[in-house]
Amino acid sequence: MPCGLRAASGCGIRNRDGTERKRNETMRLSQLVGQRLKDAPRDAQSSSHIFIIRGGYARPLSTGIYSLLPLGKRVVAKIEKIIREEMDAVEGQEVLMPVIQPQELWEESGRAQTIGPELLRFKDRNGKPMVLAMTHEEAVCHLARTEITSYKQLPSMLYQIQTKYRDEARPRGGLIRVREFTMKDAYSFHATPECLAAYYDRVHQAYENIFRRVGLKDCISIKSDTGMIGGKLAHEFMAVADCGEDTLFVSPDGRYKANREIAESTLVFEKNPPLPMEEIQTPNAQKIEEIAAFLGTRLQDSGKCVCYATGDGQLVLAMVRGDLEINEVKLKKAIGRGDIAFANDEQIRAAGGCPGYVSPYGLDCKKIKVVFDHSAAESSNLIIGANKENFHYRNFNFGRDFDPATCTVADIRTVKAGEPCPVTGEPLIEKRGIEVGNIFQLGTRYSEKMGVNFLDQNGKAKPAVMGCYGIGVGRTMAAVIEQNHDQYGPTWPMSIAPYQLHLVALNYGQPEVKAAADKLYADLQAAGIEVLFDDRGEKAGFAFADADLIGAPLRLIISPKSLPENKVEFKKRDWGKRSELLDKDTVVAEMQKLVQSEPK
RNA sequence: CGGGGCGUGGCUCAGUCUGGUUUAGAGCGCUUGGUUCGGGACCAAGAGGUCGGAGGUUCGAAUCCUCUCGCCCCGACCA
Repeated sequence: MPCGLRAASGCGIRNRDGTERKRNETMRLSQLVGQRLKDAPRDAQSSSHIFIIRGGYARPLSTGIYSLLPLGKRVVAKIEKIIREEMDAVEGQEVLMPVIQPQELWEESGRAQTIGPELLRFKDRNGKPMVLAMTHEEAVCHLARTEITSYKQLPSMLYQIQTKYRDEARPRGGLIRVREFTMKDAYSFHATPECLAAYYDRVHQAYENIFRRVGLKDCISIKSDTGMIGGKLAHEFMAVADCGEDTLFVSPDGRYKANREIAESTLVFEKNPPLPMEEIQTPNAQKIEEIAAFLGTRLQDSGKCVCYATGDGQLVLAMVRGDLEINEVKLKKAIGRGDIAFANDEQIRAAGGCPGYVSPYGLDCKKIKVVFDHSAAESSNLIIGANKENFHYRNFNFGRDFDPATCTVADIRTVKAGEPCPVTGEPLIEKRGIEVGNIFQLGTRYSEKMGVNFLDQNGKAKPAVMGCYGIGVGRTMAAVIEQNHDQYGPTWPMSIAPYQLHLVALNYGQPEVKAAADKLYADLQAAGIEVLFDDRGEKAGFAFADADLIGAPLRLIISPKSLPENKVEFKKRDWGKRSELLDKDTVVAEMQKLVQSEPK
């Protein structure tokens, strides 16, 4: 057997039969690095995770850190190409910024302080504090403040496809949530918010193009919470998939769509004439369920109170109707603070509350900030804690029993599937989504702090108005598999398939087959088709199972069965076991047509 | 950071409870030879493991004890 690797002789890596390996656009399966696996690792749960491992697309190196094998790298490269085309179409200019950055840069923006251990920090040999970038706002501002100084240069947009590192508390789901990942991130600079808003819409359209072109069948953009990072408007692009980490609510007609964090509904609360308030004994009944069981009432007859504390010890009591859940994102927004956590028992007692029997009734509003959800404020005759062990009150009525002037009333609850949509009134549908991209109108938050100023027509310095736009590349690959697979493997769209065509030679050992298959392989290559050629001569079942796991959209099978009739078997990946016979002399032209007719 | 689970060849796992026929096994994959050949074939012969690591108990530890590291799942967190 010839040795494939020859040092310094000028010979390239050779195929098993001694022939020279051609360019990477075609490949003999016998030489492809990255085995297909019959069994998935035990820890792989989602379809994308299973097929990425079984198909030989990627391998784990550590928790949430993966190597891409040749097949995976090819898919990612195609996704990146599509992203580049669409970013270039909105006048983006590609750059490359460092992953390793001095921490002092992050102190300028203030994020060195506000971001926790998710930002990986370390020191270089001189003891200088450094960080691994989890995003590049600081770096792009560093560039822009010296390179973009005049209104004549605005608007402009810079983008890159670069590694990010986030020391995630819990990576999960294969490539869905990882610590090291490739992200396309883009940053635009504008003279005015109006200019940003108009450009933002163009990027939104570019994103829709990207996700359609990579083959996501069900990808929706939803308004999202801008978080404590601020900004006016933000959208998340969600690939709908059961394994998604985010919960979405959409109306049946799709006109309303929102992340659970901000979704609203027009649920109407039951209002009855107020009854006199009375104290009742409720031994050992703390949870809403226990109270309802003990008193024989419904969950919604109670009020649910949860105490939080901010980072500096300010206490917050949030109250919703007993059958509903508090939404912490909404609560944070309502109180204007992001640093809240459940209060401990001492903190609750210090504010006059009794753990397990907390309610706003009788508390000193100077010691604790009270936030009522509309559901609690608009319901009547609720059962609430008495701030006394083993006692509750019956018939609490907001307004009569609590002064609205001393508290905040806001939407701080999480909506549930089936509640009426705020736009259409129809029952909301709950879906799961993978966040494959997001876009933000940042405004001047970073440019002010980092001194990204330009001179306007009057020679006056002004902070640039910024937008930022991200896409998770590896996550997008995983999301495409989630939406395009069967029980045997991925069913790649032509646009990002690792190879366009999978050529199988059965009984490759037979000279006639070998000759015909080699010629067909060469002809397909010459026609510019990306071919993966299974030249291993394995049994049919074995070869087909591998082909399914790799998932190329087109498949040709050349074998002693059809060769004498001058035919080649053809099937599309999603045809199941069906196939048809094509004339060998015209098959290359037909394949070329199919490759070109598919959306790129 | 809480709760749960798991670490035995590249992958899936048995053996652990009840320490000793185990010189540590099976299937898949890998190598060699042969027979096969249309949906993961068969026979034969091989290569590959300090049973995650350290310490301890014991005549004897994959198995019991202590500590530690790693990995997975649920939750918290997530510009």
